[in-house]
Amino acid sequence: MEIYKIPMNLRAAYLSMHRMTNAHLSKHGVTADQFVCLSILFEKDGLTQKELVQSATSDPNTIRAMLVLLENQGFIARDVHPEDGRARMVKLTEKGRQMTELMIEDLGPVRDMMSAGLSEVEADQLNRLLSKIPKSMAKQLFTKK
Amino acid sequence: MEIYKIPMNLRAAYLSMHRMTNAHLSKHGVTADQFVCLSILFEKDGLTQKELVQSATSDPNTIRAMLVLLENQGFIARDVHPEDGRARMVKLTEKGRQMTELMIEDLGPVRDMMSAGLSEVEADQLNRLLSKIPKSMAKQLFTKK
DNA sequence: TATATTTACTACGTATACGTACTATCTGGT
DNA sequence: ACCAGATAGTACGTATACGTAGTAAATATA
Repeated sequence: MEIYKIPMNLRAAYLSMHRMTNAHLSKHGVTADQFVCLSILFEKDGLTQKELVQSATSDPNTIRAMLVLLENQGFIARDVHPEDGRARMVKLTEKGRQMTELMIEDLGPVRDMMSAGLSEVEADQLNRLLSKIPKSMAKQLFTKK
Repeated sequence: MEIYKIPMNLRAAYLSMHRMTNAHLSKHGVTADQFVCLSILFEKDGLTQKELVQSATSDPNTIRAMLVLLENQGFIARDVHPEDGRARMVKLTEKGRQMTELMIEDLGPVRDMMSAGLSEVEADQLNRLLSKIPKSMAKQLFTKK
């Protein structure tokens, strides 16, 4: 059954992408995961940490740790949310925005590698199939409790 | 361009699978990644750490850390390789083999979730597309140095 | 066969992933 | 207005991922 090979192939694909991305970003002093946060904020700036958690498919502790590091580097700022005292509003600094733009450009070769050997149709197919997996997992979470 | 959504979809799929697998395995006292090692050894017992690194798409440090924990739990044994004094031969203990068999059975629901909504043809397709990614990454590693 | 290089693993440090527990704030029902 | 429950974020601990550097054993080469 080929179905049972999905987990290991998914693992291999993710880890190799992650390694390659880290290697390409190291010269900018950020990690692949930090870049995920930055690029989300680049698309839509001014998010709460909770919103970042959802966008990045992560969890509150992990996001916080990354944001603290990004804040120390001066890439983002975390201010108290104007309407909700519990929440933090995360925004790119000017430096953060410029650096993110540079990194996005710099990652062009990695994006090309990712899609090397994939036709447009295959890329769509891959995205469609991949996006089913988190949905199936989420569904199960509800039915379990 | 849908091509540029692949990284985030890959990330979301991998992380959600990983979380779900960890949740299902926690009652056995092992992690999803430790299970990866165990299941590789279940298929082919008596591997060196280097071989495990390759099979698990990991690195020597990570594999070692996991093996130390698995050894402490009595699931595996690491003996010096009979022909290569530098290498370690990793083998499942009887307990490890039995536990792995139990875990494989116990993960049935997670495997079913992974393939929920995927036809046999789609699963093959997904495997085929996923397996291209590590190859593209490896190719680039060679041309870079 | 002496030495240089490669190789398998280990040691250590930083960043992530995430569970559990806790604090501060907000919200809904009374 | 009050208070119980929900929610956003923090604190802390363990396990992974992986870079860099080191050790010991194997291999290549002079």
